[in-house]
Amino acid sequence: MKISKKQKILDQSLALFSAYGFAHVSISMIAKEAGVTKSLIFHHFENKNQLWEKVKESFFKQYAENQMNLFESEKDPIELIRKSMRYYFDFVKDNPMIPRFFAYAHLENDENCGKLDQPLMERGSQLIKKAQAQGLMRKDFNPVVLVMNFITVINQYFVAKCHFSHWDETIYSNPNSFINDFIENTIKGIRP
Amino acid sequence: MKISKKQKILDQSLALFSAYGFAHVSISMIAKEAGVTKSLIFHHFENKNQLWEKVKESFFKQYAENQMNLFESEKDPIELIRKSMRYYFDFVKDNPMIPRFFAYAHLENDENCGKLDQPLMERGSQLIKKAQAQGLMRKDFNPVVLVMNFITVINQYFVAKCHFSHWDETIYSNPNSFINDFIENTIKGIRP
DNA sequence: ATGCTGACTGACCGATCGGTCAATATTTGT
DNA sequence: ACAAATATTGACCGATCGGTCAGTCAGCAT
Repeated sequence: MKISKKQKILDQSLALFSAYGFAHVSISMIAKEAGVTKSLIFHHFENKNQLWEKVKESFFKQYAENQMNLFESEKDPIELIRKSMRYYFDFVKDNPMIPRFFAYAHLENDENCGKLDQPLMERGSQLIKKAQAQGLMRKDFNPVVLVMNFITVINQYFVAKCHFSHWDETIYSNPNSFINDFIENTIKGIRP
Repeated sequence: MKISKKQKILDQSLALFSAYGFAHVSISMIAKEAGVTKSLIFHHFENKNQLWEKVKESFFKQYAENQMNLFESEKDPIELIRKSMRYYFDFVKDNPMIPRFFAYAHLENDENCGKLDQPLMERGSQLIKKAQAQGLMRKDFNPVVLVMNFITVINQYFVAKCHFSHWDETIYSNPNSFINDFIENTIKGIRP
């Protein structure tokens, strides 16, 4: 099974974009790394912006699919939140380029990056609201705050290692302890 | 008292870099905004990279001066945490370039940014540990996780507006409601 | 007044940027 | 077997990039 050149372009684009950001990465750079000509990139993708969007789409699809499945497979809402946080942590741990990609997207004011996971957010928010109505969680907080909280913390845990490791090295030498503390604090915070 | 052209270059560089990022900002753009010629920028600074470093340097120096009194005097530790989070939120709200600069520094794996606020962290951690010992907070979590949590969320609230506003516009149209929800979730999460 | 220095300028440079296009190689459907 | 479609290439474009350079000019010490 060999990888198509189009896929190679996508792969290298992700690697380079998440390493240096959109503006710092040139098409020729991607071409060189992917072992193709610059022209081929413009054959497969309309322009640099569209390439960026396609890269985003392609890696996000695999996460969204699994997360959606998780939503439907777990009945207990509290356990669902717990599992979602852990799943996202593991996903990012295995794909550390992704939070970097998003971080660059935010700094470069990418307006589209929120649209991508909005459906996912919508569903998550729905489930939390239901749990709130059932009295399983406190009713007096916006569900978006909860989701935004854990996405943000997990992303930054990986992106800002150079910062937080100065605060306490153990949160990186023992990542399980970190994510456990975070998850339990969060869960306890939303209990009635 | 008039501002020197060199200072104008630094000021405009700071504004432009934090708005658009290093790569998106050209020297000509800075020159135009600062009302000087491109050549003058190269007269005062070796090259674009050195300009960036100098901007960062002066910015972080200012930050370090202002963040020292972030932990106010307050007897009740729970109330202290509450106040500190709100204070940091307001601080960043008034200085939205701060989280952006840190975000850039993180992506560049700048080792210095962790040392900057390490004293701050140290003090916060100490206060939390005391509260834990007094039985006012649960003992089974690492204080650093708590501080890292709220610093991260507040920073990203401002940096990733383009992302999260797609999830729910109200967290930006009503920032108080957002930070209240977050603070209460956090406080409830650490209670015994 | 002369000479020196640092601030400042405009013209200019090679390199690289994103992107186009015509031509060629390769795969695919019939 | 052949034509249509798709993949791939290299030569090329105007614009802009970071950066250089020779030189002007004002202020200041001697």
